Amino acid sequence: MEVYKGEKKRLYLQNHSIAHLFSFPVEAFIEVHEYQRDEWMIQEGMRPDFLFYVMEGKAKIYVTHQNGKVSLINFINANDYIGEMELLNDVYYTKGIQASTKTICFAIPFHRYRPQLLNDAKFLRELTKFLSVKATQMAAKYSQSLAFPLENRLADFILQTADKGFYKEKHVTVCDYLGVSYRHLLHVLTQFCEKNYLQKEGRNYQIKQYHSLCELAGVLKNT
Amino acid sequence: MEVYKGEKKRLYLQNHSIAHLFSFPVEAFIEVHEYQRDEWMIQEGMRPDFLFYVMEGKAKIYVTHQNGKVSLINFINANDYIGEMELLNDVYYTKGIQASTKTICFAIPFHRYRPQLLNDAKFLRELTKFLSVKATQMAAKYSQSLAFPLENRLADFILQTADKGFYKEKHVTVCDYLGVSYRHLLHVLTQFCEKNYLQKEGRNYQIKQYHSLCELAGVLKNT
DNA sequence: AGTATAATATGAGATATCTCATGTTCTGGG
DNA sequence: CCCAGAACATGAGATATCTCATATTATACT
Repeated sequence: MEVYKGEKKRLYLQNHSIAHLFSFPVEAFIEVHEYQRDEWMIQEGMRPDFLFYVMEGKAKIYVTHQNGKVSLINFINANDYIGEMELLNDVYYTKGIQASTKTICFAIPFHRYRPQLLNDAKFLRELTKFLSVKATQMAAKYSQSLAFPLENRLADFILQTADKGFYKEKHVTVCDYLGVSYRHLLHVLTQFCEKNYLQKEGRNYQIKQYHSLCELAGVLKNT
Repeated sequence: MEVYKGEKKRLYLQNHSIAHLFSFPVEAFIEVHEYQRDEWMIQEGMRPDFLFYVMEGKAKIYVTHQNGKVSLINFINANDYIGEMELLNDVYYTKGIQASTKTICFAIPFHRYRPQLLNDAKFLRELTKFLSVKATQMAAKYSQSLAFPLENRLADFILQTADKGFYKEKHVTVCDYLGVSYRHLLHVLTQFCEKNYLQKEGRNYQIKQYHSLCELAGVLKNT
């Protein structure tokens, strides 16, 4: 993790202002943090001292269960907040956050700004929207995971993450995200290949029948 | 559904003020609604015109999937908001809300108050907390549902809903909530009885071994 | 280049959970 | 009091998914 200092910080702040997110000046004590791919931005169970706003990069939210299973709860992208749960709630089990690409974010220290943040309607309005989307997404994922087999959820995931017709996600990540075993994921992928929905190309899978996958994914959506 | 009028309304407003939730006067156009047990407060797919604040009663949030399965996404209790998603988001698939007891709530018309609400830090701060808890709960339920079999989740649910040592929930409701088939729920309940964790008393189940259930439920919690 | 570690792969048997079919027992309204 | 619909109950077979054991590649680091 690198904390930008001096000229580097000044330049970054100048080129990527977040003044529009707040109705009070937040520049004074703000920090700019850069994390490497695979670096842990927040350790599970350790309360952070900052509210983060992601400027560039991607990250993942993980939680570990007592039985050793790991769930990838969600992905984090540019313009998302991190640490908002801890800002709002005194008691909260902090999830682990891992950068999946180089990630640069603004870090707003709680001890300096908590009162202002919690009284700033502009900030709160945006945070409320962010949280409402988050809650809705989780509710959707939850109910879908119980109502549909992997076949449907995987089809949806493939369509969402495919890059120019190629699906290239790491199996292990997908297992944690969709909450199934490695073995079963491979099994369903093999089925997709047998049915010719996908075709294996080295380590990737090329989509051969969009409409079949769309059909499988389509049943997840409510009308 | 009954809309309180005249003296009844005046009295209710007087005895159950929600002025502390806002920093502007909201009384002028507020309504008081009373719903019967099992009545639909909001039809799935139909955007409501009000932000509701539940004063008394309980309700359930349902969503119907294309394959006909129904998910009971969550329970709503006193002091919860309903319709906040629609207040915040122009595009949102509205879930169905059904009262499970007589429910009385304040109904704040969007068209009168949306701008004030979205600029009121006091209101937004509380709503943000509400949403953060909601999002956290959903994330927990989601990851637990994938990481643990029904045995554990049911033990937790029984402990949470038991009333003086007796578990009395309706099977159908529980199926929708825990996302399993009726058949399987009965199967696991029978197992609990065979192991003597529970004992069937007519239509209810008496808890005989708290510690066993606690142990099963305990593994859901992260340390 | 050589080795440790991560990621990919595959088989086989065990479970958790579902579907469908069918029967019984409550419960509220006429 | 009777009946329809809701809620409860149970059996049997199918399927989705898991666990474990074991190979075979990549990848990164010395």
